[in-house]
Amino acid sequence: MARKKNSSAEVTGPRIRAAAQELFARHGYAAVSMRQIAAEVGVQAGALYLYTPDKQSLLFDMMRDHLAELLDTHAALPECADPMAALEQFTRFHIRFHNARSDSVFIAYMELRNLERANFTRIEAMRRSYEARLQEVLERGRAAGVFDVPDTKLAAFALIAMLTGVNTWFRETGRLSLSHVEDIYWDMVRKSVGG
Amino acid sequence: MARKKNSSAEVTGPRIRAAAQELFARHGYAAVSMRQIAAEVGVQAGALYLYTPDKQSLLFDMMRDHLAELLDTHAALPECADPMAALEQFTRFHIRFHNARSDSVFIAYMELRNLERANFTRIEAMRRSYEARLQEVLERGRAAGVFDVPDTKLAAFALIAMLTGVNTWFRETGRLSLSHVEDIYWDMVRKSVGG
DNA sequence: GTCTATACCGCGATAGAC
DNA sequence: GTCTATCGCGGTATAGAC
Repeated sequence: MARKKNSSAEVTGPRIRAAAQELFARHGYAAVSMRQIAAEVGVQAGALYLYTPDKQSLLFDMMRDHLAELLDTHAALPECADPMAALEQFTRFHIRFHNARSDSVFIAYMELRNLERANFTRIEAMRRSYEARLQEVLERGRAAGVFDVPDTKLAAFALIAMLTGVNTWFRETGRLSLSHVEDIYWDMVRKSVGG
Repeated sequence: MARKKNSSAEVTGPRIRAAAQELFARHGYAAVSMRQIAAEVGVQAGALYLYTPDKQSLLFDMMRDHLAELLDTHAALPECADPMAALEQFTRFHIRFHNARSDSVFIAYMELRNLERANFTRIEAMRRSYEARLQEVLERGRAAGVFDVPDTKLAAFALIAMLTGVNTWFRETGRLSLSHVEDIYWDMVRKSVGG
């Protein structure tokens, strides 16, 4: 146990990241100023530079952390020997994980253009790695004769786009619960791969 | 026949809109300056205001024109009495239309946040109107007992997200032709609605 | 660790000459 | 119809006091 801290040090950094995330999601990276972020946190603009080298790092770090958590959380799921069970697990996991982090997801998809080249390359690699995991499930199912999929790469793209789309319209207060939505989407996913 | 024009009048306006569209698609509305647009066209920044009242109108007009063309072109397609034929027609139309206008599509999805409220409302109404047309096809198919779809509204959202996703990865120079891609997606769409 | 003050730049938009 | 010049503002980022 080290000495008691005055709170500000450990608290301000996360608060800045949270404010930046919310503002980037709502207005877009390019439209948000460092002054706005500072005002949200209750500090002066200059003070932000004690916690981040620049605005670009704020964006890159939140995208990297989001994708790292996505990959880690997915990797921690129980193994499914049955391809059909694995596909259902992926479908439900994807919807739930993304719905619970709509700001991060929105930023990760919309702000790719605003990453500097080197940062973009790293983020893209993480995204492709996630897509590859779905593709592997489809590949296994096809090899086992359970799925009828002409092109597993395209099918993975198509399914991920479909599932991520839930984020654009789903609201907790709407007529359907998330688990009901999961059921409906899983029904479509299952049928679409000929299962 | 009116008097011969000096070319600049009729030509500069469209060139400005084209340059704005390309730059907005590439860098995002908020990140593009009027000076950049002017430089692309080869005029001074001040000259843009002879052709548009402001930057916001540049964005709104291109989104409105894009969606108007989408609705008009779709409405001009031949009627399909058979719901299955109608769904195939929608699928192939959507992929082809959107692939041919990737800049406009990108802007119409990514820059909604940058529309002023009144403009946003008008654009949203047009987008919903397009979604409703797919929903009607699904409704007809379900009524005829051809489709097995638990919720036609969700299915319409899911299918449009899936089809629009083609734009994020398809390249003319890739391993698959667009008509091959259409075939693969139509196969998934058809199966997903239980046809 | 946060502040004020500020450097330096580029923004959208307008005015008025030509 | 396009130009130059400019207004007023706000951008990112830094310097130096406390």
